[in-house]
Amino acid sequence: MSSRSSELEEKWQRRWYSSRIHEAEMDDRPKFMLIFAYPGVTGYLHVGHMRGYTYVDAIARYKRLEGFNVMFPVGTHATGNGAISLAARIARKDQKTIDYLCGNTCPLEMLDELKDPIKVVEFFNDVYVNQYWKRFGFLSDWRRFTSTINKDYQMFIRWQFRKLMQRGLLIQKPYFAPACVSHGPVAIDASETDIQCGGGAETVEYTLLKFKCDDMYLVAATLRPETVFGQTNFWVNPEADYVKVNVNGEVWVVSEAAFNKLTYQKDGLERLEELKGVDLIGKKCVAPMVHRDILTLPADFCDPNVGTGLVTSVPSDSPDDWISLRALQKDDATLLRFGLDPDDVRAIKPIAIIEMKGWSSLPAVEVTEKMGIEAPGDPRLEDAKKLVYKEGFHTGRMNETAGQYAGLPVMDAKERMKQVMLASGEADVMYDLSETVTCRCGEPVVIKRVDDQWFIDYANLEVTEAAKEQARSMDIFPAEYHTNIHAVLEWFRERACVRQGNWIGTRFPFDEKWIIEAISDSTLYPLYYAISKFANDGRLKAEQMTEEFFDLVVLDKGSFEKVSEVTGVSVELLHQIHDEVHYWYPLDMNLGGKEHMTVHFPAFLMNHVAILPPEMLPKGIFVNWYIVGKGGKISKSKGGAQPIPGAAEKYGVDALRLYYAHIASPFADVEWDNEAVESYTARTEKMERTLLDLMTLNGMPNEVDGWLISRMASRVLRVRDQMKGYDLRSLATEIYFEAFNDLRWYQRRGGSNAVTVARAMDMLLPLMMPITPHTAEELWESSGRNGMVSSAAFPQVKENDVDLAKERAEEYLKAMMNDANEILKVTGIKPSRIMLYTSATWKYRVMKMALDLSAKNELQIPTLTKAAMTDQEVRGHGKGASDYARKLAEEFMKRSASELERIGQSFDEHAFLSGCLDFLSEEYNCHVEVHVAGEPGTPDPQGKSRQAVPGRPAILVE
RNA sequence: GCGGGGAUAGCCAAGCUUGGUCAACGGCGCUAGAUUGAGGGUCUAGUCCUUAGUGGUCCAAGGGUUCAAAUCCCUUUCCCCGCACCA
Repeated sequence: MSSRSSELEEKWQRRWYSSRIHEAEMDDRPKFMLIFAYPGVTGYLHVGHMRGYTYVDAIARYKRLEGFNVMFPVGTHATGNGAISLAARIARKDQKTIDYLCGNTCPLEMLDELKDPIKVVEFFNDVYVNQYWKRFGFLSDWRRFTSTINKDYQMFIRWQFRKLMQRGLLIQKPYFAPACVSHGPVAIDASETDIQCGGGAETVEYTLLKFKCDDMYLVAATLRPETVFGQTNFWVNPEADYVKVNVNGEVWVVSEAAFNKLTYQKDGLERLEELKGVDLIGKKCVAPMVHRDILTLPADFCDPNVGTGLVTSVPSDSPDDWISLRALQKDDATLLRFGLDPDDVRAIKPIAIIEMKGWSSLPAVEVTEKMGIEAPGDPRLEDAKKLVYKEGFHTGRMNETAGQYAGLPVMDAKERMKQVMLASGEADVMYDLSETVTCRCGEPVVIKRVDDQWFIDYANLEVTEAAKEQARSMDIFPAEYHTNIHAVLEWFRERACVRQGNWIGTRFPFDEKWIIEAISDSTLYPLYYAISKFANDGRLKAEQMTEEFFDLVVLDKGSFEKVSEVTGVSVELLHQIHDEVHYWYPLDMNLGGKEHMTVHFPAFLMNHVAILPPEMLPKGIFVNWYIVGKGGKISKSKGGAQPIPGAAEKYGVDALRLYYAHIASPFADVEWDNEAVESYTARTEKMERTLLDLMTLNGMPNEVDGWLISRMASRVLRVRDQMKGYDLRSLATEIYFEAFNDLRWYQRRGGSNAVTVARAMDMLLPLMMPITPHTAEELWESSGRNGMVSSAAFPQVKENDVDLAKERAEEYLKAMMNDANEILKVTGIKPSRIMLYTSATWKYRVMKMALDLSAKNELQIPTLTKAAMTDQEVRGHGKGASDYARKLAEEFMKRSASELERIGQSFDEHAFLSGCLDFLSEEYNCHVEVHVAGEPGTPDPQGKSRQAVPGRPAILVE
């Protein structure tokens, strides 16, 4: 089957592309422009990635049905180091990389070429377009394809940055960034493209506390500057090597390792003499902020590689400090060895400084007791520290020892006290990595100060406000993100936008040593798709895309003649480009994965708002979640990572497209599951078979024809409604499941009319086109329709197509059959005769009374009973009548008005069932008859007919 | 830490914005019957309990609002995700 589907896919793709229906040109229709956030060129993609891309193509196709002139361009994002590192791995003949490439679709003889990163990008651009997007039948305008390392694209980015500068949004200030000591800037991320290990590391900011000690400062590093009021002593590792450093005239003492790190962060450091830790023990030093003399004591837990290798001791709140202090106080031998006065040391007591809900005033003491930690070096100290720190940070408040900071929450006091100590010169700052990071070259990665780092000022109030304002009026899906994006924009701050080092991308126009970083060159780019076509077909040269050029075609600044003169682009072409830009923009929809919510989407919005006029601002954002492998990421070993072309071959493209559209809400992760995908292959085939089958029918119309038309028409209207929110899943449910069931039922009920089937197909096939375009085209063609369904219009529905009475009647029949099945199941009878009794006429009268009373808001048990009993015909039925009235009143009083309206729409049940007798006899393979309950002479051997009520016939099986 | 999302029947997964048509779409799995030379596939029915059908209990747990709650409110427990020089 799959080879057949591959053939069909190829056939229709060839037709679409050769008839050029995918190419977007201006005309007088309303336009709709949508993109997916282009993927980074980092290697082969897997089936999970196609989810979002497929949504975009399906939405694009749906918008075509609605009569929009749709622009759906694609591109790739090649900025960064992905291609470089891949090329490097190929160059050094890394076997894993070679297996990976050749195991996919890379021919062996390509490898040599791929040592060049640019070739890597070109290679994957081709893979993405031809093996993924065209393979899936996307109606994208391929002529507009662009990639971020293209010369012309880069001209656009340089222009964008000029505009940001003119808007005052580029700022320069020092920055502390990870860098290899020999290679310069590197990226630390979990995928570890730049580095060998340490992908999980974070940059941490230590506060350096300076303790005056003789003519030098002992410098401790802490993450908890707010605890200075609880300092009781100072820790030195007696075994470690320390070094005296001249820092702008002050003499600091730090570990050898810390000195190395500081050299990347501070200027003018001068290394003086070395010291042994042991030499620093037993001294007095002055604690910052509190200005108390405290004693320097030995502690093994001071790691010279962490912070400065010197630690201030706060035994009240630091489990390490408390345990070490207590151990030392009991350890006469050590006290003696370091010549410490035991009385002095034993006099040290923790000082309570922070109040925490549910904790004693000395949390470090409490937590170590609870956990039974006795000795320094206990691995559980790490947990104890985390626990106390976390609790303290959130629930803690400074107590009265904190003087002017008393009563402040810890999280506020921390920052305030740090700032005060920095201002007074008692403290400084040092950055470090939370774990060891090693560069690909083997050298360590450190935090390095960059003095002239450029940032985009996303904290800018005016732009932030404008972006928030714009977001309010946009279509943003899911709705939660529409709400949340305001907080994200608020939280968005300056972002380093250029970098140096091993990186491909666009040169920063104001200083060519910088290369624009990967997020920053992909924010305004959708606009460029309106222009890329002209660069791609050679009519426009990259060097002609000057600032004046973009100012003119995008911002309407300057004159066509003048720009033509300067750039050599003809006035006509300038007009054409200008008009295209303004025809296609604004962007109607930008779709991207959930990872973009806190980075790309806010940056995308801010850049648009900062640079473009209001009428060109984006109108929609759609966020999609992922397809994941079992237990998280898709991985080769677990079977989800199959290459896209392979999956297309195996399951069929339409089945995959239906799978993406229907398997779950776009706003939830989905576990890839081969069986689930197979079921969509089966579903696609069943749908096709059923429709082909129906097309062969050529019988007379009967009572179900109107029903089928009504069902189809109702579904078309519902789809139109649901697709206002781009709800592809509902579309899939309506068409591939609900309408499918309707078609089945139509056949089962004896429907066989060619005219009816043709009308149903007119409604269904166009709505199949967005999700399963190849199947829809094939059916469109084999049913003799003209042209291609991909260019068809939205199905016409006439007002009287929908006939709710017919729909209700069939529902009634199905419900009756359910009841009958239930009885047959429970009794185990194999029926020889089935008797149906529709409700006695007087019950309809009572129901009418109940509805009337309810409409007047007067429905009560007594009012209905009374009304019923004043009616001559009803009254004749005595107790049965009053019982029914009471039951009905009880039930109706619980119902809403709309429900009652639905219930109240009765039809001639007897006539309807009479028309169904042949069908029913066939279904149950026995004689079936229908009677009206209570009519004289009605055969009713078991008295079942009394149970019949309006809408629910009584049933007797024999 | 900051921010966000979730918990629905054997499994996956809709519904929750706008309470009532919800015993709760759909799919998978399972059971039975039909079809087929077996198998597979396809079709039909069933798949919480109960029952000659209009009954009961249910949507993480507990409480509340309401004539009415999977849906609204509160509390608790447990899971997951994103977070800037990574795309």
